[in-house]
Amino acid sequence: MQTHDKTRQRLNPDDRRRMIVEGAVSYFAEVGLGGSTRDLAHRIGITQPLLFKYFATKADLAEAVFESVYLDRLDPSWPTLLCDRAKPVRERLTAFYHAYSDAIFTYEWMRIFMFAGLAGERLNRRYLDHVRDMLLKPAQNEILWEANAAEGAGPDMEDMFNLHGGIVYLGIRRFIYQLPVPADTGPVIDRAIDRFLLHWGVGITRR
Amino acid sequence: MQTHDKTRQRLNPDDRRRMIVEGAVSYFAEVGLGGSTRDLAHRIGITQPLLFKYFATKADLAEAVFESVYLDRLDPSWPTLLCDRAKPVRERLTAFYHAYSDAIFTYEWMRIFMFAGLAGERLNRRYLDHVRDMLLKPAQNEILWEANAAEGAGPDMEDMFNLHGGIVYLGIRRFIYQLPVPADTGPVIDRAIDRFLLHWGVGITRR
DNA sequence: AGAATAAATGATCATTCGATAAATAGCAAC
DNA sequence: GTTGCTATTTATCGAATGATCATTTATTCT
Repeated sequence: MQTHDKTRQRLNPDDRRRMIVEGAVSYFAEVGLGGSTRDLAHRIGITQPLLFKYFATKADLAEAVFESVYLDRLDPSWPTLLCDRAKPVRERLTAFYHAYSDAIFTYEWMRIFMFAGLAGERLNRRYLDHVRDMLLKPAQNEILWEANAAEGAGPDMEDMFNLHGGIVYLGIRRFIYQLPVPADTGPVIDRAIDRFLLHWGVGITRR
Repeated sequence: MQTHDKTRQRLNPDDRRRMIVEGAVSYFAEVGLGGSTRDLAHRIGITQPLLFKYFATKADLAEAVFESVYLDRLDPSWPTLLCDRAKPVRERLTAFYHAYSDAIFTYEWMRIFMFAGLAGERLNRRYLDHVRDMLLKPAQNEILWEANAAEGAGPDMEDMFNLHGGIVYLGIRRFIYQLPVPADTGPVIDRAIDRFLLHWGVGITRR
C-alpha cells in the first residue's frame, strides 16, 4: 500500500490560525515584513491562498504578528515587585531587569520590535510609554525614596532611560547586529545597576 | 512663449551619481531597502531607468548607500583624543561622546545602520568591531590607568558596551522609535559618564 | 455507508517589481 | 548652424507579488 507522503491535513481553524501566526512571527522576524506570503506559506507547510482564508490582507497578518509578540510580554506583577519596600531597591531592580531581559531577549521579540519601530508602528510607542510609566517611573520613585530624599537627589527620567538603554543594548547587539555577548547577561546587568545606584548612594553595603 | 515646466536636465555623471546616492540615502532611511526604485526615482526627480544607468542593480545602489553613510563617520582623531593623558579621562570621554553623538545622531545614519543590521549586513559588524577596538578599548585602558591600577579594578569590555549602549539608546529612541528626547543630549551623556567613572573612583573632583 | 460541511488546494488575475532596449534631446566642438 | 556624443526618457519585458475563486477532499453527522 502506498499513500501520499504529504496528505492534506485539515486542522480546526483555531489551531491553524495559531500555526500561521507562529510561523509568521518566526519568518518576519528573520526577513522583515517585506517577506513574501508564498515563502511564508511554504515554511509553514501550507499553500499561499490559505493564508488569505485566515487573514484578509497581509497587513492583517502583520498586525496579528505584532499582537502575538507584544501580548503578555510585560508581566503585570513587575510594578508591584518594584515597589515592594520590604526589599532593598537594589535587589528589586536587579530582580526586575533579570526578569525583563529574560522576557525580551529573544530573536523574535528583539527583531520584530525593531522592524515595527522602523515601520513607525503605533504599538511600539505605546509599549515604550508603558515601560516609562509603569516600570521606569516607579523604579525612579523607589530609588529617590531610598536615596537621600531630603536633598532631592535622584535620577531623572533620562537617567532611567540611560540605565534601561544600556541593558537593552545587550539584546540589540546580540539579535539585531548578531554579535557575541556573554551567555549569561545577569552579571553585566547587575553591575550596571550597581553603578547606577552608587551614584546616589543607594545599595552600598552597610553592616 | 511657453516652455516645458520640467525640461530634461543633463548633468555630468559625477553630479548625477551624487544626486542619486543622496536621494537614495534619504529615501531608504525612511522606508528601508524594500522601497521601490520607481518611488525613489520620482523623489529624486528623474526616471526610474536612469537609476540603472548608474547602478547595474538595486543591490549595487544599496551598497553605494551604505558606503556613503558609513564613510567618514568615525573620526580618526578620536583614539588620539581618548588617549591624550594631558587631560583627565573624564574630560576626554565626555568630549569624545559629544563628538560621537553629534556624528551618529542623525535620522539617516541611525535608521540605515539599523536597517543594515537587521538585513545582516557585514559592514555593520565591521563597524562595531572598529568601535570596540579603536574607541572602547582605548577608553577602557585609560579609565583603568586613572583608576586604582594597582588593584586591577576597572571596567571590562561589557561594562564599556553598557556605557556605550546607554548613550546610543538616545539616538534609537529618537530616530528609530521616534520618541521625544531632550533637544540637548549633552547633559544626559555627561551624567552617564560621571556615574560610570564614579564606580571606579575616577573623575571625583579633588582640590 | 452516504450526505453535508468547510478546510485546503490549484489555477489564475491584476499590479508592481527590477531591469532592458530603442528613441529623444541637451550640450560641446568645429 | 551643423554634427557627434551621450545623458535622459519612453516603452516594455518577464518575474514576483498580493489577492480571488472554483474545485477538491478531509471530517462530521445521521
